[in-house]
Amino acid sequence: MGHKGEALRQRIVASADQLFYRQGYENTSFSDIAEDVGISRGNFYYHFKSKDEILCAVIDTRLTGIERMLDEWTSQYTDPMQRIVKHIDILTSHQDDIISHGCPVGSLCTELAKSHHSMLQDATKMFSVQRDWLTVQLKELGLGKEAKQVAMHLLARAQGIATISNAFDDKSFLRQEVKRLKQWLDERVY
Amino acid sequence: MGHKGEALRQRIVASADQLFYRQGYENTSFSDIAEDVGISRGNFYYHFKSKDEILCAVIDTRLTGIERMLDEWTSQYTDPMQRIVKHIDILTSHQDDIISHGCPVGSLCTELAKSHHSMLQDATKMFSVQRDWLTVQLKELGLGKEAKQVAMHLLARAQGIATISNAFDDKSFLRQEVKRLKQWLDERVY
DNA sequence: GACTAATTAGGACGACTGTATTATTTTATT
DNA sequence: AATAAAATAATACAGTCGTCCTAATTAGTC
Repeated sequence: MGHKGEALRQRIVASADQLFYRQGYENTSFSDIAEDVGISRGNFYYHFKSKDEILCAVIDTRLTGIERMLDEWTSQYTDPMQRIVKHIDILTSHQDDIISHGCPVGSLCTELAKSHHSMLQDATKMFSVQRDWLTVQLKELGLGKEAKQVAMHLLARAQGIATISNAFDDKSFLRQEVKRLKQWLDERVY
Repeated sequence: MGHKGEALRQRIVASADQLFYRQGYENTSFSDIAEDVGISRGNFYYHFKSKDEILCAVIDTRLTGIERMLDEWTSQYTDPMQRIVKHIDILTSHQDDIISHGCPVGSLCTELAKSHHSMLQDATKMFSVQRDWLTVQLKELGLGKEAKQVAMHLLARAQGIATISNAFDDKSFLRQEVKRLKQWLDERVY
């Protein structure tokens, strides 16, 4: 029984993840991924029987990555405010990628929504996980029933920043808006 | 000299406009457009020699549509605040389309950025026109050098609302965020 | 009505796509 | 070392894509 294939499988998912982010899902072919990994298309098909299947694997990988990131922040910081600021700082820490390719979650959801792809709901879970985590932090800060709404608001703010700074290829706008968002958070949540 | 072809040309652009919005640019083929218009692919190619060419025509059409809309509001309302509110209200007046297909400008820019398409800058002009118009209104409201930044901020807010409400298929979130945005405008610009 | 230009239709071309099947090589187990 | 399983490669297939070419039809002009 060869467990060697598992390593290659992960390499394939990692390549697909990057390519989907940089070129989009539909615009990335089996050949693109196979070439990037350095294997043949036939071998590729041994590990993933369809394109939907690898998209599913990519979404799962991204999802667990997001969850691991959030868990890390939860254990690393005790102040909910610090945690939320850390979340906002994703925009600046990934600014170059966002300028070039937008938000990996938002752009994928936008694409899947247009192609009426059945996996849109799975992709949206990448948002839901963040929303729920932010909601917990906001409730710890004293917010009540409106915590979830504010969490959604934070997601939307980040999305807008990513989309616009990507379209305009404008890094200074991204930084300026991040500052504005933190400022709003300070005023809104005391 | 037959000027009859001009009418068909506009029908083609109108169909392409809708299809690009609902399915995305790359995911819409010549056959899709031709079938929607009710003509043959050969005839189609007579009016547009390449796919880039029709994309250019669609962007131009959308651009003049946006400019006409803004001009109308400029002449229809004297209060800059009313004008800006009218702009924000695009989100609610087009809410069903936005829920289903996102923002026509933002989603196109996102797609063109991913495919590294040369026409991304032309598409971004659909944003610039709105930004400049909003800047004028904000300056009339008394804002100075920061007017342009606030205008960009408004665009980003609208983009975030469109992207998130599209991904979540959540109309109530859209309406709620529009209300929040107007509220922010009232507090920010006295 | 004849003639020319504008317009439409139809089909052919090579390239690429996702999918599928088969053959070959490598790995693991006995 | 022999054998079975896993993994990799190579290729074929039907479909679609953007593009291009050619024939047929329509419309406008003298």
